[in-house]
Amino acid sequence: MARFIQSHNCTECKCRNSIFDALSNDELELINNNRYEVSFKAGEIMFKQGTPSPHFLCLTTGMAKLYIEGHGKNLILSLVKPIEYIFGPGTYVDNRHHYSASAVEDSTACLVDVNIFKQIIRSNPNFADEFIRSISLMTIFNFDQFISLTQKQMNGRIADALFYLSEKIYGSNPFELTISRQDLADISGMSKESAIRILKEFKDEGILSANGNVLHILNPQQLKKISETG
Amino acid sequence: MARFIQSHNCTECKCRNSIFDALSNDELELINNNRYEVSFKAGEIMFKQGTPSPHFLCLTTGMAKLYIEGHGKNLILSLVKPIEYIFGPGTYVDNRHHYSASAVEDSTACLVDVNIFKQIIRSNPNFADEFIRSISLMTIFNFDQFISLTQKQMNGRIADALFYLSEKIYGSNPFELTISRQDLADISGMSKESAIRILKEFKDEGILSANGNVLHILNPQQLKKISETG
DNA sequence: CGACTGCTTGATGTTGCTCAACGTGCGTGG
DNA sequence: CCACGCACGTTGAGCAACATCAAGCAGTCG
Repeated sequence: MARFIQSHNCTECKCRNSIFDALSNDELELINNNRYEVSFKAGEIMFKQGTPSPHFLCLTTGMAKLYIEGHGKNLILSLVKPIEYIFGPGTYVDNRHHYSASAVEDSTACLVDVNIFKQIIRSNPNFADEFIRSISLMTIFNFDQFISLTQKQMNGRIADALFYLSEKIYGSNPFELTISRQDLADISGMSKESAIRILKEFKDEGILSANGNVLHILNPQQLKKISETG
Repeated sequence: MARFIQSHNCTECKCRNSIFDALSNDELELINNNRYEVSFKAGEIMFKQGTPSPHFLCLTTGMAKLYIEGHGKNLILSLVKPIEYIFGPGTYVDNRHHYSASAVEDSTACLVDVNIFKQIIRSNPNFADEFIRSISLMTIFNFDQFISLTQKQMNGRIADALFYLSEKIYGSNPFELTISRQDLADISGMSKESAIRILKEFKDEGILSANGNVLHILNPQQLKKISETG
């Protein structure tokens, strides 16, 4: 896992999402003067669905999960790793969070006043374009989730979750799972018992090997087929 | 159903979404010079998932459905009525449609070149704010759908769909359903047989009355409770 | 009138959840 | 150091929810 060196000045900060590349030094300075850093222990809640949303949050170390609290169950929308940022849709609507976030590993984050952020969007069209592009990507990702969760059965949903973890989150193939089975179930919209059962099936069929929390996708082709046939 | 009189000039057009109020006459003129009107018969496809997305589309009469084509089944994301617009997330990403649209009633629409639209977003911050706000609203709506579709069982999902149709789409309580039972099933993520069955249950319990395609929610309180208890 | 499309209903099988029991590691307090 | 509680993981059995299949029934259009 790469470590990003966090500077005390945004202009030279290496833990900075690429959308900020569109900013001038003056704009970065503005952000720098209106941000502060926070650290979270694993399990701690960063913000809660329904509460006011005064900050733009950029994760600098660790990992977080974004989840909607439903009826008894949670639905994990996405995992967030450094140096991605969290910017909810409520900012432009009702100034409320529409999902909760909590740290799944010990984490640190930079918080930036949301009004500063909106101000820069208004004044810098390149930044606005990048910003719209990034929320569009999120929306497209949501559509894929929609299909996976509503039209595939459990095998396919777990297959999708495994690819998501391996490719998008941990970025390696044997990968160490830092989330719980319950979280895996909340990603794929099923009970934790079902998630465990499917993992076991995949193990029995030789598609997957599991050594504690280290998972290894042995047969990606077959797993891809399971994902596609639902 | 209100009828909107469509002018030959955008500056005086009454079938114009409110986000265009932020535009100057010059900008409206620019749009006016780069748009054209199209009509669709019921059932006709407006655009198809995966195809290039060169236009911003504003529905002026009729009704359309936006749906993702999944594995054999479709998932309806939303219904669109005048004078709402359709602007997919692909525009800022890969210039492709990520869902399909088709007319469920005879419809007409204005198409505007997407580059003109993006250009105005860059030059008019008020318009950009309104635009971001509107896609944020769509995202929040998607979250509600997520919860409904993944965590509620069929009763609750049909209840949600009925409220959606009555409150958001037709805007009246006895309302005439202009979509098919299959569409209703595609909105609530189930088979059409199941959708029909639930409707019948609601009728038997006196929650709903159905006269042909005219539905009447007789007991909104109880239906709301069904929606909440899942 | 016949073919077709959309709607409706019942019977049947599959899927996936719930519940209950048990195992395991880990921290805490005696 | 052990005893204990607690959270997480695992497994099996039974049941509820839902899809699928099959058949029949309007309405409509040529």
